Amino acid sequence: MAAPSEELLDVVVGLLAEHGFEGLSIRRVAARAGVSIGAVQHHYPTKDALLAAAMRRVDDQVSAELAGRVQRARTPGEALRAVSEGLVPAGPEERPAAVVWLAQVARAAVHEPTAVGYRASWQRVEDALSRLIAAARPGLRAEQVRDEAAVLLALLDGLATARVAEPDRVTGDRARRLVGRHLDALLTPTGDRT
Amino acid sequence: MAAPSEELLDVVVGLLAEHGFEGLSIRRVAARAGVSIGAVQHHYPTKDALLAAAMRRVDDQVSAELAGRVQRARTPGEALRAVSEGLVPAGPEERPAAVVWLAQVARAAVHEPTAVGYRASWQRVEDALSRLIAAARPGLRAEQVRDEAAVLLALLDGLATARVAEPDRVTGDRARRLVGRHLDALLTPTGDRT
DNA sequence: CCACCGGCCATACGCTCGTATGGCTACGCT
DNA sequence: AGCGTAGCCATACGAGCGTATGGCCGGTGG
Repeated sequence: MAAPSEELLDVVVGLLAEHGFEGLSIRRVAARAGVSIGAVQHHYPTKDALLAAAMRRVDDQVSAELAGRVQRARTPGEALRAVSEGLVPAGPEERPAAVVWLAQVARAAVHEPTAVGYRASWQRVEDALSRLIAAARPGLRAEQVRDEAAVLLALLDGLATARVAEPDRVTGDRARRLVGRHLDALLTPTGDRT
Repeated sequence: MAAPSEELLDVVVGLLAEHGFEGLSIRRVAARAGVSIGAVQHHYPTKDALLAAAMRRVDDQVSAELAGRVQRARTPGEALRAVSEGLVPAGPEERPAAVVWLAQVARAAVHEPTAVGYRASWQRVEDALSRLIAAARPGLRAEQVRDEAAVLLALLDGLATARVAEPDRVTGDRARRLVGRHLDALLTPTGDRT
């Protein structure tokens, strides 16, 4: 199953999640994967290539997870809730991806090649959210839809960041509750009841 | 005015904003400040100390800026808007602080000492927002106040991140508009007009 | 049978890093 | 006047880094 080059990427993600960028070196990746330095070089000629591949992998995994949630949902509203919960890490098992994502943003801020991929991926998420919101709230004007999508995305982003860096202030339960209430308001056209 | 040790911190912030953590070294700081390596060591014995001081400095500057905005406001609502706009970087001149803040979060995720300071500082912001919201919306229950503060903070956080990494998707104007509309809704008790 | 090549390894090169050390100058205090 | 100390500098050391190089090993096609 797991091709050797894929296993290397998992090791990169693990190291990144544990020690951040500073703790990532070819040597460490090789050591943890139980292979030689040359093997790493063979699959990824430079460190940048290795990093880019690892980030793309996390990206793909997250995208696939979200797509699956959308597909399993029966209504746009349900899909919106499922996607939102998928974007905010709740348990420890979702932390590595979130930490890597944080590292990626920080890198994107100062490293243009990273920024290009990051922007494309995030734009896709906003588009997807827009489509779901438009479907769930047919009355909304297109511009309002995009704004609501941007607000929701920023909120999820901020909550995810807080979950990673301040797990005590923003617990998994609290994050879920806050997202739920925001979506309640979003999915309920101006003034309504239960 | 500018003590030599303060100028070093400005250099650190500048380097961090330009090239991130990877681009920061004692040698580079010394070179850009026009002093010797030894001078940097004299004021900050280790790289960690230098980094911590630089982050604390950004923290203090941001805190002072926000405190000033609160003090100049005439109503809690006004203060809330002023603080919110202060937390989302609009122009290029606010970018360095925002990039450093992003770097700090990423570091906090994998470096406990950084995380401690980060959490304390962010908790203070949530508390301040809570007080302002409580003052602006006297009817709200305490728990709801805290939730609204957390939501607002996450939103601002997410928008600030987007402003740094995706300045084209989330322009300064758009960010301002989204924050304004969120605050409109927050400051208007359930169902109202104009 | 042999040439080839993908996959991997061991090692080496050159560089940059954080930090340690020791010395020099200028000023304040007694 | 003399001494201590703050401020700064030049240099050195050891470690870790990314990358380059050249060789070995096993399967496959001619």
